Amino acid sequence: MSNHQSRPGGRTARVRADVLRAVDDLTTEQPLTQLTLAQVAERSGVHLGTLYRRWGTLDGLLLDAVAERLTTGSPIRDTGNLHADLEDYAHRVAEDLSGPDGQLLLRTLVAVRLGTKAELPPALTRRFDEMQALLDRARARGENPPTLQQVVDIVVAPLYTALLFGTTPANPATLVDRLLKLHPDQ
Amino acid sequence: MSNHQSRPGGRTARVRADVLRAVDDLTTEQPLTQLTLAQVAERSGVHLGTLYRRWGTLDGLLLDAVAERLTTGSPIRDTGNLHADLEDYAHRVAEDLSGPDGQLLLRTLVAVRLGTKAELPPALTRRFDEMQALLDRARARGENPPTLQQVVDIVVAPLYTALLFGTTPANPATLVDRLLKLHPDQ
DNA sequence: GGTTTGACGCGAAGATGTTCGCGTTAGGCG
DNA sequence: CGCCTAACGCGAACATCTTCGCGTCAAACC
Repeated sequence: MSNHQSRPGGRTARVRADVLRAVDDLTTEQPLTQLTLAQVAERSGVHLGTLYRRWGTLDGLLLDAVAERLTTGSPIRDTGNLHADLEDYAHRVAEDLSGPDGQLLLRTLVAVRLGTKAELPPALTRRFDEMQALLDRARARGENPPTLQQVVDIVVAPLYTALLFGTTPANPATLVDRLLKLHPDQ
Repeated sequence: MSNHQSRPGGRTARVRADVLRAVDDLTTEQPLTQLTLAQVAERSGVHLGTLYRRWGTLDGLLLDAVAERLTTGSPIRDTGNLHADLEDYAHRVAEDLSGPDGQLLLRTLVAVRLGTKAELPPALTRRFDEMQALLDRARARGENPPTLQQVVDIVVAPLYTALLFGTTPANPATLVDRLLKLHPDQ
């Protein structure tokens, strides 16, 4: 007996790629609020029914698109210099949030948190895991790094709320300095 | 010639009150995602067409509901002790975000930021203004208070991201201590 | 290659969401 | 009190969103 439970290759993968590319194109051409599944269907050449079957809702599809983009983006650096790595990370987050991906991420995050599913997008937990690993390695080197929650609260959170409130975000370097000033090595 | 441009009293006010009460009830009974204008119409006894006429969209109605709730809430204290006032404020924000109001606020904020309107809910800007006045008075007393952006970044932002990521928020007192430690009086 | 079957295309049906015109009610004002 | 008209009730028309069944195609395994 063969295990014929899923079939991720070939045409399925091609359809997914077409759809995600259509989402990418459409989100750069127009405001996110007027994006519909019907538009994605027409642009991608994939039938509307297929979109409902595979992704269920527009938010589900957008979540997949964001996860894909952020995952394919370059991972967190680990150069051995905690200060430099944190600045690099903060810069990356600030960049991600300032672009169209920021709006996308915010929208899907809220949709997920307010919906039935309580889970974060895989791409986000992956980033947090990478950051945790970075901090662990710093500790292994004998440094006294901050906790993950401190990094999130002091460096990441202000970047998100700037997007939420429409204010200009603080400089990433300033945020990292603030974090390390609160939590000096040794 | 009379000025017959608006008519805010009497029945109009009653309808608005009925509708907002229905929103309050429904948001505590079920997840926010499955709330519809049709539900609000049925519960409040106000015709569906009226809801579309006055509020346009569900998000518009929710925005009004949030503004009403946050405005009727007690204002920021100003006891003359900056530390105590900040803690009181932080506590209040944490409370607001933890309940059903938090989801409501988050959803409307995202809707506003992603929609055509670029303006924040008046209730929020009002809170920020009150906080700014608090800081100004502290400065007038001869203290050296942090800036509004620092208060938002260090105290408010982590409370919002905790809701966004589904993590347990940091203690409000801890956040205020962190702010004042970074920015000692004199 | 041949067989199995998961995923897709297709279009129609069903469910929801949104707008509109018209008659009625009641607030504001003289 | 009586006029004017903004705001509402009403329901039908319109638009959009979502689901469903069926036939076809091609990926996965032999």
